[in-house]
Amino acid sequence: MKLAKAEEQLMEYLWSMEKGFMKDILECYPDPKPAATTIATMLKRLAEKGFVAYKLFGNSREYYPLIAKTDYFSAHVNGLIKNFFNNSASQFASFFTRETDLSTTELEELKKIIEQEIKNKKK
Amino acid sequence: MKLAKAEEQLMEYLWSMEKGFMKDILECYPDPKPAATTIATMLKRLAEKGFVAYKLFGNSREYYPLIAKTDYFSAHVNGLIKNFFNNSASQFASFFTRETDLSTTELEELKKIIEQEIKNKKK
DNA sequence: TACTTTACTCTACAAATGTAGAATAATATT
DNA sequence: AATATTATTCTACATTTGTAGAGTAAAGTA
Repeated sequence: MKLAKAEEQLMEYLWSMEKGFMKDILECYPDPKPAATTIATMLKRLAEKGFVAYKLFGNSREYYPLIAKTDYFSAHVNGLIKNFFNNSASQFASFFTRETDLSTTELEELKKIIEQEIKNKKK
Repeated sequence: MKLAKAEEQLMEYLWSMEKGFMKDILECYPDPKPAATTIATMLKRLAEKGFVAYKLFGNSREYYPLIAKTDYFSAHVNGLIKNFFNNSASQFASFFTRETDLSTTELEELKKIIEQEIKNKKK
């Protein structure tokens, strides 16, 4: 299921934190932060939708994602990307390298991976 | 502004078509297609939001996006990707090559792009 | 010209979303 | 124990979204 904007935003925070208490999640938001109850409501809804679960620590909960970010990515963002870049991986790649300002080291690494991939294809 | 799910979907169609009449856009949808008036409503809202505009042809309109897909992408999807891949090019590369079964030709092209990027970085 | 089709707008409404106060329950502090 | 703090739920409500019928105007056609 595709999440709504604010829900996706919350998930992004949770994905990058791996796990966290409601308070921690709230901390991620830029000022002016939403009310704690707002986050609570969203977490409840996300739990109903099966996107998050939690572990009890006393009376409070440590939330964690039930859906891996890469799965969500594959299901929802990937198609968007392919569409955006006309299904051309190279177009996406050039966009990505341009946008993410990779270091020379990382670019070299990336190049190696691709060379490897080409070798794999050939045999 | 981040669009809602269905609106984004419509924009995806429009972006891939470059431009199109309402009818054409409707055609893109898989069965069961939504009612034409549904699309009309969304186009109206998207026009209000400044995402699309149209050229009149007689009494009908040829819609086109006002926002380039790459701009929308940069603003909304890019951060998500960076988050997803921890900004790591190698993670990105392995995911991407796995997901999109690239042809050797495309891989070669990709390699060239990266080499170019490395050159750019150096000077 | 009367009738049909086409294209769009207006109105409507249910569902989902975004937001948060008030209430409650559990825990900690004095 | 009495009070303050914290964590969560319940309730509420405005807004946005998704969806489409009914109405209207323009263009095509019999």
